[in-house]
Amino acid sequence: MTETAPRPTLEAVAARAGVSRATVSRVVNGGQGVREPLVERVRRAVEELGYVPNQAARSLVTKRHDAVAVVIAEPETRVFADPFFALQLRGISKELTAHDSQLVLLLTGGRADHARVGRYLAGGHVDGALVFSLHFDDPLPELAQRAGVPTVFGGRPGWGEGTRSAVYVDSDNRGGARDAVRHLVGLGRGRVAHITGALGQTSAVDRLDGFRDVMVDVDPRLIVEGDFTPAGGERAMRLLLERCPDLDAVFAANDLTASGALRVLRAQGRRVPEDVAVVGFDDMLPVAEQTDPPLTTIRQDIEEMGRLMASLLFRALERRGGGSYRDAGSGVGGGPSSVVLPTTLVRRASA
Amino acid sequence: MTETAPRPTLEAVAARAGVSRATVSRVVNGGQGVREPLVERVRRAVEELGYVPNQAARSLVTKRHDAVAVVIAEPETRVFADPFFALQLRGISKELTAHDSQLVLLLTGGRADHARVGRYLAGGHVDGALVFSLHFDDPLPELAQRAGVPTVFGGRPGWGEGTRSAVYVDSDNRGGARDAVRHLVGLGRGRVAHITGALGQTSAVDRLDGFRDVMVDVDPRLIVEGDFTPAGGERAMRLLLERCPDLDAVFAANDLTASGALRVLRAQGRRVPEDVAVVGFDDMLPVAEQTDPPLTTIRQDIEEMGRLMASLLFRALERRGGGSYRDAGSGVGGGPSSVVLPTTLVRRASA
DNA sequence: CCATGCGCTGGAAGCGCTCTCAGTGCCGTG
DNA sequence: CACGGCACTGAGAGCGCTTCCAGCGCATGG
Repeated sequence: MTETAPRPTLEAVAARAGVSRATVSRVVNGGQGVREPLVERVRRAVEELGYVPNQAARSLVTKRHDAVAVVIAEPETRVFADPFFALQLRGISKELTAHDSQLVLLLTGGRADHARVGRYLAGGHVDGALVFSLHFDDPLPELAQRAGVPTVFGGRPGWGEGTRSAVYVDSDNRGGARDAVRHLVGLGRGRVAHITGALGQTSAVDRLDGFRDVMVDVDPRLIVEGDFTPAGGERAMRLLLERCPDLDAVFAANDLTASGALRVLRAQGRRVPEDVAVVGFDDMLPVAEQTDPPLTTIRQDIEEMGRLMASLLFRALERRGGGSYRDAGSGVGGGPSSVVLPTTLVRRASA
Repeated sequence: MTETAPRPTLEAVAARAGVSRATVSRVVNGGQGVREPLVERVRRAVEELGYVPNQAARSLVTKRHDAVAVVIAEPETRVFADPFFALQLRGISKELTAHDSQLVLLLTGGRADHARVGRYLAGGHVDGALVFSLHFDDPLPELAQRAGVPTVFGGRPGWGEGTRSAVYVDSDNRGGARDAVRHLVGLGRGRVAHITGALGQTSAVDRLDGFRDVMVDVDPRLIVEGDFTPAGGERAMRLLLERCPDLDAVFAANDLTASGALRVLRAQGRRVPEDVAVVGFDDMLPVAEQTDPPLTTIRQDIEEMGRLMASLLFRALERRGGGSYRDAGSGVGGGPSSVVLPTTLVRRASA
């Protein structure tokens, strides 16, 4: 029925209310400068006819779309194995709703998709974009910049061109990692190992840096690369136990990794936290609370990150002013600047 | 820059190629009925100018939007605690991309949001909708039907009005549950318990029905209501062990529930599967493979469900024919019918 | 060689909306 | 009592695109 009974137009409402299209338009858009009795009449006509403005027609003239693209690169299935994006999406969604904007989700698979995304962004279908750029070699940041669409990144983007000035929202990965390791050291542990995340992602690198900040002259064998997955955690943990049987603590790059490590530790008869203390990162509840023992970890407010991203984007959009896009700079220009959210240590049983 | 250098219009391309707007339009839309040399010239002009059609203008006349709404009700945080939706989204996204359609994500929180969603759907912003209707009392199905937007549901919707004729994609929950329980029985277990899902959702009810199909005269104390979460699984398992210490098998409504149950069993010194065999549902990899012991479970192809939903929707859209929406029926009308996907038993160590 | 018809191209209308600008009625003021 | 000014309303011009329709040129048949 989408068009069976052609949806009423401004014209129809105007006729019914006995006013002009212009007046109806004014009422629909806030009713500024229209006398009360008329407003009332128009409102009633709108109601009776079930009038809903045609967004396409509106966009055509206003050049606004009340829509924001959310671009998520998911080269690996992994992306979906944890609730990370889901939570960010929720935060984003809330903020967008508050601004009466729609969320257009762009999931990109392989390289081929990038062209599609680029075209879409450049096509001016959306007012702005929120891009999750996870990898150093990710072309997305550059793409977004070139498309000239105001953009906010989720997580510090890599070293792509034009990335330097990018606005992003991130957790304090480095600081959080420091807290985690300090906690371990404070527990009297001297042989602290680190299972990194996938080092192609800034978050993994930042956490590693944080680890090194505290463990200045660490035995390099105590650092093993993981990939943010439980399986990677298992693999790394096995390797660690083999190379350094005397380790007494592990800082895992995220909770999933920690859960894998925990399993190996248990299988090899190491008691946690007595023999080996373990700290994770994320405080992903379904994971962190369900491990055995429950995981001491670094919490980051993921939903808030999403909300904040959207919020920054809107701020940038406002700066540009609806329609009078003077700013020739890339993306957000001199608008809002990046935000790094603090993390907190959550103590449970594992350390 | 969104408009800094105003994006080239058809007009501009036409001028550059030395043809009329009409011809450019034809070329851009497939080039039917335009002579080759002209096509070439126009293509080049498009290329040089970096022309991208203005979707708003196009929609205005074609009444197509090349966009599909995905509506997800998430009354509880729970929804995001498992990768279920993420996987479906991926399947949906793939299919939409193949059809050059965009994915507009509508996350609805409370009741208040429903009005918003209804307005959006009725507003004719999208060509169709994919709705995840999880609860019996969910107003979403009715809402979608009333909006007159072709709709496909994810999971069998509840008993809402107009729901009877709804097109949906679901797993064979009942059949899968039967398989699970039969497997347990085949293992020689006689005291098989069931921890249900949240019974406000059709999937939970269907699985319970499947359980009952096999365990015809089951001791009612062997059935305890859960809520699809690990915590719920723990709670239910404790209750079960208390009421029926002699149980020798558990069929959990999903893997998350099973993981909780497993924890309790271990804590209470029951060996799995020796003392108590456990079967889950979903085959959610990060969960099912990581439990101790790894979970025997019923696999459903979640991504495929998503893909299929989108596919059915497009079929319905085609039936309507672009623009000549004659069908006055609700939703998809006499088009494609619902699909129930088969499930398979995946044997691991827990049963 | 001319009539007929087909295939291609361009002109122009209009999708539903916003917004400028001119016009209307009314008030206050001189 | 007449006039300037103000507040509000309406007419109309597009936004960029698709599509109907008329018109043109060409190949073919008579």
